[in-house]
Amino acid sequence: MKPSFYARPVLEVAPDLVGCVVSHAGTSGVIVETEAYHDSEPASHAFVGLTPRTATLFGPPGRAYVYRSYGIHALLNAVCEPEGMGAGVLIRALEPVAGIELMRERRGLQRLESLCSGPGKLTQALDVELEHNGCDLAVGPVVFSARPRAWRDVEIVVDKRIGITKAAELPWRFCAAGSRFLSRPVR
DNA sequence: CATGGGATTGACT
DNA sequence: GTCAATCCCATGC
Repeated sequence: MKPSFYARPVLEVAPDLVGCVVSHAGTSGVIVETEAYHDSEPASHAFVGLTPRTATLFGPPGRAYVYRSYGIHALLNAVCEPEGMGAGVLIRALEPVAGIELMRERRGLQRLESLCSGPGKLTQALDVELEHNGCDLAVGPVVFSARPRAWRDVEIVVDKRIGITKAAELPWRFCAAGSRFLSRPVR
């Protein structure tokens, strides 16, 4: 999608990204789970303001923000809102679509439901790494594209965000209703 | 320059 | 259910 898709309030973009497709390095999947983060609330990396780490989040919309979590995993976000606002959507789970055997090799697992059912899992399955931080999602190498026809009217369910200690009560998690590929069930 | 804390995962009790 | 692995970087001295 074009930058204008992302240059909106992050709480609008996050549910709209569910059903869209992420592609990279011979693999792709449909987004089934997202979370919104905004510089106005303390769970967001952008809460601390503009630093070297958060520069991408405050930059132009429609770019990838990729960072390392717990020293091990790369986590993928889409930068939202106009340049100068620190907001992003964390991609938490995908339904695998293409390159599934390649995903199995990268993950060292067979079970389809386990390939991309978590923010660190999907980056491993798609071979997304820190070098992709700042990548234009309309151009690549990591590409986000619009919902396929079958996902046009996907039903979204809302929940609290997972794995955070601050602002944990905000209902800013968005999931495809009934998906088997979520990182965790909806409460 | 030293320290500490994660937007997680997988292995184990 | 518990817990360790391991890197980046924000913060504070």
